[in-house]
Order: sequence, then C-alpha cells, then structure tokens
Amino acid sequence: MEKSILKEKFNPKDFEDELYEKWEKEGYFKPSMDKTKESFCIMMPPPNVTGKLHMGHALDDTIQDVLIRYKRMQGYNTLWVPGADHSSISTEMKVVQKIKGEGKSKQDLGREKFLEECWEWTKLYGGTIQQQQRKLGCSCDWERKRFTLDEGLSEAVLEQFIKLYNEGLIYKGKRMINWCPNCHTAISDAEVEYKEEQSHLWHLRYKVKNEDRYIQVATTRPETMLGDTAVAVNPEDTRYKDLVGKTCIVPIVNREVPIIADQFVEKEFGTGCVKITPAHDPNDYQAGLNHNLEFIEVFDDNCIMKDLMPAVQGMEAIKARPIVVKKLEELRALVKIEDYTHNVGKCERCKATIEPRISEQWFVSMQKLAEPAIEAVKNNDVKFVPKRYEKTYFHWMENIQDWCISRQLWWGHRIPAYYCQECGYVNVAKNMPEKCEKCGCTKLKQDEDTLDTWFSSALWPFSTLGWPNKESEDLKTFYPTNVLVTGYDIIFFWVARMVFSGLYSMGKKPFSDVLIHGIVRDSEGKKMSKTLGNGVDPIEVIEEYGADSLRFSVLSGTTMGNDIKYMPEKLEQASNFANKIWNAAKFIIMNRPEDEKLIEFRNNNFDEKNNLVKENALKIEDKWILSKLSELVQEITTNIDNYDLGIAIDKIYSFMWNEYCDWYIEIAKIKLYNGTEEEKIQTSYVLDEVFRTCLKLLHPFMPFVTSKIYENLVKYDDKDLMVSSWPKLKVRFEKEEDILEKLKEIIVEIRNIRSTKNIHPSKKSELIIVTEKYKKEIEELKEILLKLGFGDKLILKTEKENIPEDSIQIITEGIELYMPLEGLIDLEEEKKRIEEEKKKIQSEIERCEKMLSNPGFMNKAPQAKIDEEKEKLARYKEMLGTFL
RNA sequence: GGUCGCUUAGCUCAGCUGGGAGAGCAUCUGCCUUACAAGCAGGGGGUCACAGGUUCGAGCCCUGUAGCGACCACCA
Repeated sequence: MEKSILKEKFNPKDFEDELYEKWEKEGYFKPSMDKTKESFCIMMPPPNVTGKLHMGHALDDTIQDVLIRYKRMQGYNTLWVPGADHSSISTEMKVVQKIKGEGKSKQDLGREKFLEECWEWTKLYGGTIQQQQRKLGCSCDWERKRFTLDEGLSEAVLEQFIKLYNEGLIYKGKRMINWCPNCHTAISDAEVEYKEEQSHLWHLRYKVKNEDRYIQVATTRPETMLGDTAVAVNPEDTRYKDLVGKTCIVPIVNREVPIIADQFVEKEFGTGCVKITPAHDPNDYQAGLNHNLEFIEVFDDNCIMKDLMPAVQGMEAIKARPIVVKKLEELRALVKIEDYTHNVGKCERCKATIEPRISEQWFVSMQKLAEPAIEAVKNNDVKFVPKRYEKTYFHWMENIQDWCISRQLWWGHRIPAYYCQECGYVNVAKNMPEKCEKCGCTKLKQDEDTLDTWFSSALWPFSTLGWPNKESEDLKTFYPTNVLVTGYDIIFFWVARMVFSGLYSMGKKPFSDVLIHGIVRDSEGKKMSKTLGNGVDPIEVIEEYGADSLRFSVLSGTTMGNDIKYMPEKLEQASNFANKIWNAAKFIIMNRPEDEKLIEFRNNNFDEKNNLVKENALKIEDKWILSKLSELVQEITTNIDNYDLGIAIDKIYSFMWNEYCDWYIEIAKIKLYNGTEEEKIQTSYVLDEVFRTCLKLLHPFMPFVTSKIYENLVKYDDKDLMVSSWPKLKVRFEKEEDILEKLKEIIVEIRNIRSTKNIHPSKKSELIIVTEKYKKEIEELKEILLKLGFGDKLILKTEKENIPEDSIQIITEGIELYMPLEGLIDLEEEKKRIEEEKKKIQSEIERCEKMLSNPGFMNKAPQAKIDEEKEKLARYKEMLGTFL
C-alpha cells in the first residue's frame, strides 16, 4: 500500500500534508469517549479569528500538541478544543478601515449593515490560522471547533452576564475609565500599556483670593487647567497649612476653587501643590469624590475642546494646548516650562494616548470574585508551572479594580440591557422583554454597547463544552480541564479571568495546571512585532524545514517560562536529526529479513511480563541497548509529566543519535552482514524494537517523520503510530550495561590513539587483551571489539605475558589492552603518554583519599556516597598497578 | 518606586531534591568505512557575573553588589 521510504530521500514535503489528512480522516483527533478511561482535555487559547499564525502560536500549539499526543498514546480519553476569538476592537477597526476605503463610515452603514460587513470579513479571513495549525500538525478535534460569537458561546455570555447582574456583581455606573479616542471606546485597565514619553512640565501660578499671594502648581497637560476645581496640598506640609481652606482663582476661566489637603499629594514633588482636574485624571477624580468637588469636562469623547474658553472651543485638545499656554503667559500665570519625561498610557491595540474620562459604563465588581480565585491558587487547586508566576497572578488579583466590560463598539456580544423609555428601568434579559418589568411599558431600547472580548474568552473552558447546558456530555466528561498552556503576557487578560469565571459559574476550577511559556524573540533578542517587521513566519519555516523541525526548534533546550530566541541553526539541527533517523530507518528496512520471520521470532520468544522477548533470546549488546532504552522510557515519561519538554526531547535526540545510531547500529552490522540466519533475525528484531520504541517517544514532538517511518516498519499490529500505546518497557541488565560501557571506553581510547598518530582506518592491528574478570564477556564481544577497534586479530590472555615491547597500552578496570603497532610507535612519546595517564589516575586517587580521610565527610555524608568513593578508589588503585 | 527573571564554552542555551561542569552551532585534525558528507571518528575550549556566608561538600541554598531584561505602580 504505502510506498517504501527506502528509495526516497528525506523530504518532509513528501508526506506531512498527506499524513495529516489521513489522521483527520481516520478520526484520530476525536476523543474516544471511552467511559472506562480517564479524560484529558486542553482548551486551545483562541487566536484572533482573522489572525495569522506567528511564532508564539507555533510554540503554544506545539506544547499543547505534545501533551495531547502523549496522553492519547497513554490511553486517555483525550480532547483538544480549537477555536477562535472575535477580537472585537481589532476586527472592528479593520472593517472600519475597509469601509472607509469605500468612502463610508460605521454610522453611514448602520449597525445591522456594519455587522454584516464584519461577518463577511470574518468569513474571508477566518480559517487561515486553522489551516496553518494543521500544517503544524495540531491534533485538535476540529469538529468541536468553537468561535466566541457562535450561538452557543453567545448564549453562555448572556447567561453569565445576567447571573452576575442579578447577584449584584455587574453594575452600571459613572466612573473614571480609560478612553481610547481613536478606537472610540472605553477599555479596561489591563488594556492600557504605559510608555515613557518626552514632554514638559508647565508650572502655573494661581492667585490666592483676597491675598497678595500665589500658589504654584505643575502640570503635564496645561489645557486641562480649564477644568480645575481645586488645588491640593499635603495635610502635613507646614509650608501651606495656612492656605488650606482658602480659595484661589483659576486663571482664564477665573473660577474660584478651594485649596484642599489630601494625603495623595507628595510634599517633595515640585512645589508640593497639585491642581485638581477631577474629570480628566484618576487621582484628581478620587480627590474630587473625597472632597465633593465639581467635575468639569474640558473636552469630549473625541478630545474636542468644550466651551470653557471660546478661543479654543471645537479644537482638538492637543492643538488647543499652545493657545492655552500662550494665554496663561499673557496673564502672567505661567511661571516656567521644564523638560520632563513621564509615563503615558497607551491603547494596547492602536497605541493612541489614553484619556482618563468620566463615563457611564458597565463594570464587573471584582472583590467577591477575586477572593476564591486567589484561594484556588493558594491551596494548589490550580497550579502554575513554573511556580513563580503565581506571584504575578496574586499581585494582580489582590490589587484588582472593578473590570470595565462595556465597549462602544458594535462587533461583539451586545449588552443584554433594555432601557424602559418611560420609567428608565433597566431590564436585563436574554431577549428583549415584551414590556418593562417595572412599569409595563412596551417601549424598550437595548443598550448600544457590546462586551469586552475577554468577557467571552473568560468562559472558554466551559462555554466550549456546552455550558450553560449542564446536561452536556462533554461538559460532564471534560470539565475541569487539565492544563492551560499560554504565555506569561496573557496571565492578566485571560488566565485570571478564566479562574474566577470558572469558579463562579461552574463552582469548580477551569483547569488544574497553568503551563506558562515565554515569548519567541528574534535572533537578536528583540520581541517579534509587526511594526518592527522582524517576525518569522512559521509557515515559511515549515516550507523550508518541515513542521517537525519547527516543533523541535521551539522545544529543544528550552525551559518553561523563559523566553526563546529564534535560531535558524536549531532548525538545521532539527532537520539533520530527522534526516538521521530517516536514514537509520532505511538501514533497518534494507537489512531486515521478511516480516513473517520477525513476527514469528517475536511470537515464539515473547515474554508478557517484560513486554519484550525472553532474556535468553538476547545477546549482551541487545541487553545493553534495551536496558538503556528502558531507562530512557522512564525518564521521558517523568519529564513530560513534569512538563520538562525541552529536556525530554534532547534526551531522545541524544539516545537515538549517540547510542542507537553511533553504537548499536554499528554493532548490529556485524551480525547482519556475517551472522547466521538466526542471528540476523534476532538482531533485526532488537534493532526494530528499540527503534520503534524511540519513535513512540519522539512522536509527540515530531509526529510526521516518526509516523511516516513507523508505517514502514514491521507490522506487529495495524495500528498507526499516533494511536499506538506509549512504551512501558521496564527492564534492567546491569552487568551487560557495565561491560558494554567498558568496551565503548576501550574502543574510544583505541580510536583516540590511532587518530593522534594519524593511522589510516585501513591499517588494522592486533589486539591483545588481558583479563581474568571479563574473560567470558570479551569472548562474546570479540567481533565487536575487532570491528570497532580496527583489529585484525584478537588474542585473549588471562595473564600479562609475552606482550610485545612496542605496544600501546590501554588500561581500564579489569581489562588491559595492548596494541602492537610496529614502526608506528615512538617509544619516548608513548612513555610520556603513559606517564600522563598515570598522573591522571594518581590525582583521582588523591581526590578520593582526601575525601575519605576527611572526618567531616565520613561522619556526615550519606553512606551510599561514601561507598561510591571507596569503590572508585579501589578501582583506580587497581588500574594504576596494571601499567607495564 | 515595587516585584520577578537572567548572568555557565566564541554564539544560543540546558543543568532534577547540593556529591566530580553538558548539548547544539562554531572551531581544529583525520576520513567519500555499502543507512546517513544533512555524514563518520577524534580533539581543543569554562576561577559557572562579583563578594561574602551556610555546608564535610555550592553552578545549584542564604545575604549583598554590578550589568541586562520583563512586569506592575496615581507622583501632578
């Protein structure tokens, strides 16, 4: 059926898409819904519906896919839900941009028509990212794909809103909010980012009423002085104590305002006096409330100056500034202008300067919701990995302000509040009520605003599973989900809000673990961004290197929570690795006997207990590699369980390359090429067994190349790798491991000496082995030693006798090796080398002796450590004695 | 201002509960050995930022210092 990989060169393009289609067609991505199995579920962070895959997604998705594939192979009832987010602000902005190009505005179109345009846009650009995730190999259940604006999720949003409202946790009120004059909407605190900006500090002086004194204040926004309704000083400030309670006069508008005392004023800053503009600054707002001040708006929601000063009325605030300043100067109210650098709030989406404004908005009252959410993490119900991110979470949760959830946008979930046109009563319901609950009037009008996108994202772990339908099978099976995988940059926006939403609506945490990864930076360490144009397109990477290589490169040598630098060299490494195992596969297939013979061999010798053939069907070298493999299986399993994916993948890499390919395959060639029929079968079996186990371990990380190769191995059953079971191998052959490692050590030393002496591989030599202890093993391993040690004849002795003068000597514990290399040895040089060797051993002995003679060590170190050192000492001493 | 992280080979980074410093790339030497030159074999290269402390023993734990970075914060 499938083509053999034998004749093909490794090229990921030949099989990646094809394999993915097959997986999807076979339904491998769907959960088994097997009630006898434990469930495992991950909710994919929904990307922007019209977005494109970037490296951050590639990392995030790869991590999740590794975990999902791993658990699937372990037999869990596994579900990974993909989806998309409607991203109200960014989508709306793009659509506004588009219709602007057609000479129209939102208002021209009207709400309904505009929303049609938005859906149109969503359909046009939506789905791109899903195609890209397929390219990456994501094994998520596309049939369960959700969109935050689809029917079910919208229902969930309404349900949640109404519940919170009815319990008094959502309220509407006039508050100071962050206003983006460009997006023309309120945004939440989390959506404001602060940037340092060069500006000035204008020092103004206001005359104290009925006195020949001035009070001097400083401001970064002089135009707001038109709305000043007080001047504040610190109550402890002796300089101004006498002024508190008096009145001063705001120039231009000639408003008489009180001089008040408030703790928030820093005595040390500037003159220690602050002008108070309650309508345009959060601090001043609070002061305004505390002191019952008047709130005077200087400009409107478009930043257009109101009628406080005729000369600037109707102008943009920023353009009015110089005129106001000039006027102040004329009035001799301007004292000086200083250069000044300060933090300015910017809109996270459009980077426009945020205007703090007083506005009537909807809020979620956070205090009650935050408490259990803090508790859940404190008592480890929800665990952060790495743990340090708990701090970030706590800090935010403990200082949380009420969440402004209304947006002056159209694309999103419209707030389900209906205002009675008669009595003004606010009716909150899923659909427009027929009449006002209070007065019975039928003239109702729905709130114009929509909800913050994150309000719907916050429900993602359960809304995607069918909530509010409590009977939903998926909800019962998969909630709470197991792990949430996301970057640290999104803890506030999303993770925190899911936790309190889940606890509130479901009464249970939304997930057990929060796995936090870093962000992917460019090769210079800069954050990848559209504006910088330094982003790397994962799809281009896949085109060039294959999806497996991309996946490898974002995981190898990384740690959870730390940033990752994009390094093209790593992609090279990855694709070299894929090529390496591809070629190893070719070797195995090329040399293997007929499948039937292998299957027969396995059936005849299989031992259920070890899930492996019986011990007596294995040779020393087989036991060595199987023993090492078994250890690897344990380690990888533990590593993945602990989310140490970077460690896991590097261990598989080095095992496959440095143990299996470099040693075992080379050793196996001896029997494959020159062995008996029986030996060939037996060796082929082990070659295959070890290799297929490695493929299983590697599959979650590099699903494509492993699957493609697996298809070409012997078919003991007809399962695809993706749905095969995770290895459970548990054997240990200590003796065989020891002797093989010793043999490797000797061979490396032979190669080393030959290499320094520049001896061509074709020149073989006699190998004289002296050993009493390992006589039997060396006899068995003779062929290996000869082949890998460039020997043409092996002489085995139990006593040191008749050793040719001009021999190289290699000493290890229990085995001595002599290599007569007539004419190639400089006796003086060899003597020096031996002296060096001896010195090395001598210093080791000294080290051991020093430790063992230290009473502190002997008294306090664990016995195992002491024994280990004693053993080493004995070994080194023996070695030292065996030199000629 | 607060919190957190980083500092280990030329570069990019690992290093589990403290017990002889690792990988990839780069570099040097020798090899086209019938799976693989996208390869094979071998080598060189590190006072683990600095200073103290705890310990029989510190890259790892504690304190402090410096440099870099991130996040949070209402200093007009």
